[in-house]
Amino acid sequence: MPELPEVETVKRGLAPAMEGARVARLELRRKDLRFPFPDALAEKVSGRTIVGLGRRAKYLLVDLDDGNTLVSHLGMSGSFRVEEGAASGTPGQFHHARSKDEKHDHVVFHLEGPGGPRRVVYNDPRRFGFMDMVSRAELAAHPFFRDLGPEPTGNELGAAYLAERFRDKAQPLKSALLDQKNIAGLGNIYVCEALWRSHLSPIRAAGTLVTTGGRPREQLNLLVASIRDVIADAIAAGGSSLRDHIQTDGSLGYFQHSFSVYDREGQACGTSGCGGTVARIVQAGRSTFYCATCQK
DNA sequence: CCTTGAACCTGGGCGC
DNA sequence: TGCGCCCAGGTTCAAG
Repeated sequence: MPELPEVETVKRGLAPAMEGARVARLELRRKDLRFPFPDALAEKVSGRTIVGLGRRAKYLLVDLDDGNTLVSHLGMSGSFRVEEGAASGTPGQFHHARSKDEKHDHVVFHLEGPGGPRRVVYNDPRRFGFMDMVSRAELAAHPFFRDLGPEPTGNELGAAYLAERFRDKAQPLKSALLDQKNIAGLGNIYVCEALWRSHLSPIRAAGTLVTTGGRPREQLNLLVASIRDVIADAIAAGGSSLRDHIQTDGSLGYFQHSFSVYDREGQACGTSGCGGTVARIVQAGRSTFYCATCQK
C-alpha cells in the first residue's frame, strides 16, 4: 500500500487515537511479520505511554515515554485501523462499537486514554511489513535510517543536491528516484507521476540531467518541483487507495483518481497537445508507466 | 561499482 | 465454479 503520502495519511489518522494514550497491552498474534518481532516486544511496549507519532520516509514512528521508538514499516499490504471501545468480552457500553477481528490482523494495540478505551489494529495480508524497537537516541544511526536520502517535502531536496547524486550515473531515472538513498519515500506510483509531470523519460540516464561541470540542468529543477508537487497533492488527497483502504477509519484516499500515467496503460496522455498513449514497460522487475511521446 | 532477477507472501482479476 | 497464470504500493540479497 504505502509510499510516503500513504504513511503520512496513516500517521495523521492514528494521531488522535494514539498520542497521549497508554498502551494497556500490545498483542502480537504471531511471532513474526517479514522478520521476527524483537525479544519481549509486547512486554516492552505494554504499560508505556505514547508521547508522539512521527514518520521518516515510509516508516511510521511511535515514540514511547521510555525513550524508545516502535518502528513500523507497512511493506506492500500493511494497514492500520482504529476501533473505539473496549475489548471483546469486556462488559460495558462500548462492546457494540468494537468491530470484528479480520483475517490477517497481526498486531493489536489495546489503548486507554482520555477518550476511553480503543484498539489500533495492524493488518497485513502479505506480511512484507515489519516492526522493531529502537532507542530514540540511536534512531538516525540505525540501519533502517542511516543511508536514507532527504524527505521530498523538506528544504534539503534541491536541484544542486540531486545533481551531486546523479552526476555520471548511467542508471535510468526511474531506478535512481526509487533508490531511497537518493530521495526517501518515493515509490513506484509517485516516481512515475513525477516523471510524467516533468516530461522526463524513465529510461533516460540520471547523469544526463547534470552538466559536465556537475551543475544541475534546468530539467532537474523541474523534476524537483514535480516531485514536491505530486507528494503534496497526494498527501492532500489522503494518499492513493488501490486495492484496499488507506485511511485508519476505513475510508479511501482518492489520489488514485488523479493518476496521469500510473496504471493507465493504453489511455491517452493528458499532456496538452501531446496526443500520445501511456505505455507500460518493465524496469528492474517493476512496471513503469509513461508517455514516450512527451517524456524525453 | 552496476544492473537484473529472485525471493519473501497472499489475494484479486482474467482467460479458458 | 475452478484452475492456472499474471499482477500488485517494498526491500534485500545473490548472481552476472
